[in-house]
Amino acid sequence: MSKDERQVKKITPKTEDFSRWYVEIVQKAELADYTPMKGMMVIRPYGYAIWENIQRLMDQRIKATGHVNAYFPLFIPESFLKKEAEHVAGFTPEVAWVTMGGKEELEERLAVRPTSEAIIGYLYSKWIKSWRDLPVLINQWANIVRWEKVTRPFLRTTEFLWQEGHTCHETAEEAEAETLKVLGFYKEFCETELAIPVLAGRKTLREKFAGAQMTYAIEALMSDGKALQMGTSHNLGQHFSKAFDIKFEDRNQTLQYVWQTSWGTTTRMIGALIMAHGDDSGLRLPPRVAPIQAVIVPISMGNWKESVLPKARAVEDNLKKAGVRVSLDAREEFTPGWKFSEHEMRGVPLRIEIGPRDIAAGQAVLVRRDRKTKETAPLDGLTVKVPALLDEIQSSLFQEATKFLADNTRAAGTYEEFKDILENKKGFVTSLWCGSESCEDKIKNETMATIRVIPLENEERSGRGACVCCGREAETLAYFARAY
RNA sequence: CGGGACGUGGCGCAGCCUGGUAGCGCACAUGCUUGGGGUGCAUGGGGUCGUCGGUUCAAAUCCGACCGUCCCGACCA
Repeated sequence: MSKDERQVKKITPKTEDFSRWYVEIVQKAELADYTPMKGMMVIRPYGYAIWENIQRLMDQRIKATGHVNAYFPLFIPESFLKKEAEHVAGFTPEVAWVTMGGKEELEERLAVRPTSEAIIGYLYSKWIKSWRDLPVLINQWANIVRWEKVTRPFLRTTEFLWQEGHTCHETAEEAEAETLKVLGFYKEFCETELAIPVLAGRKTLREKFAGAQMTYAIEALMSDGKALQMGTSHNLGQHFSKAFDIKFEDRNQTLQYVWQTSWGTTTRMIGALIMAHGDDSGLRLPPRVAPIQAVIVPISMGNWKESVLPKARAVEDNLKKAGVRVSLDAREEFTPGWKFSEHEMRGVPLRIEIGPRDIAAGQAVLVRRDRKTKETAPLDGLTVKVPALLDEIQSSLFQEATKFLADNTRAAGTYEEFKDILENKKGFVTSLWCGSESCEDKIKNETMATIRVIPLENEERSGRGACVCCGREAETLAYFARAY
């Protein structure tokens, strides 16, 4: 077997079978593993370290916008879930129930939270009395259970981790502003930290959250041409405050129901990182969320333990002091070539090779994971060079993904064009839409595509043409795609 | 829940058609060797063949039921 064949054998090429490629990366990069329960995965230390970085960076944004963290119960009494009619109808098909406590049958069964609006609504009704109590800006980091029929690691699992914000406001305008503010930092987060460009917009009524007045979302394009929802922000209006009796005395001494929002992002973002940036050698992690930003691989030759290793340790120490998440791979049981492949699979953004020849020349070989390009750099300049290179990799990944999104977003004026793009080119299709659910359904049935978002910034194009489906006067421009 | 495929050491598979008590590659362990793109050699450990039942002197192999997984559809962050 040639070396090339051996390399290829390691992973199914993305173009050959995208979902197999995806699952193989998840397992070979040790992000997650399957467990004995269908749809339940274990997030392994390396995958969890990515999540911790995401959490930290997202939490900063949540707090910077005035929110505080709290923790609410895992269980929700059935009667609570039932208070908001649309909410219970939307979530009942996927709720897991607790009916026994030890040997005792419970008087009222408890839902394992599929989302926490109901339990939090109850508590807000206890806590909020006056306009002086508003706004309430609370977030929680928690696990959620939804009994999904089809599951895939990170993208859709029975249990998953997320953050869910739940806020209460005095006025409808304030709630709407909050909803959009969160959508804004979600977008900024994805683009800055994950290097994934997203479309921000509102969902159609058909696609909105069960119980919301209006749902907004950010949508990204995966490299197989399918869209993935990366986060949602809901304006709940007074739906839940009326159901849970969350009232306050306003500035005019009259009783009012609060205006609420809720919003969330999940471990699904790890799946997005894989599908947006990965290649046939494995993951390509953006430096800002990579658990290991740079790995030092000493080239083990001759008396390398005496000649190379001490120098490599010194480089490691200096980079650590410079704030780089660096790791020295001094394992003796693997050859350098083996380590190169492994760290590529795990998506480590930068590899630093130091061998006898480099020591002699006072340099190191730097290899970028994103482009696999090599360059040499003086050893004593690494504390400046490495952080700069990491920044460059971060922005280069973002530019690459941005170009991909632009190249794969196409306008369709006729339904024939529309179907042709979805069938043969994939990606997003922008078209005018009349606003009717019948066209939305027809398109979904015939092309498997749904309206991912109605863009906020392009709404002024409304009404300037005919609906791509029925030909009637259009109401708005919409982004369509097949989605995960 | 409908259509299809598949369950054999940790992983990927062969063996099944034509029953005779399990094999290969990778991984793992030990030793030597090698080391700038998955080094090579030797030795070794590990499987009641998804479960239950039936046929048979004898079942991984034939028959039945059940369970589970994966892919394709409807539901979903």
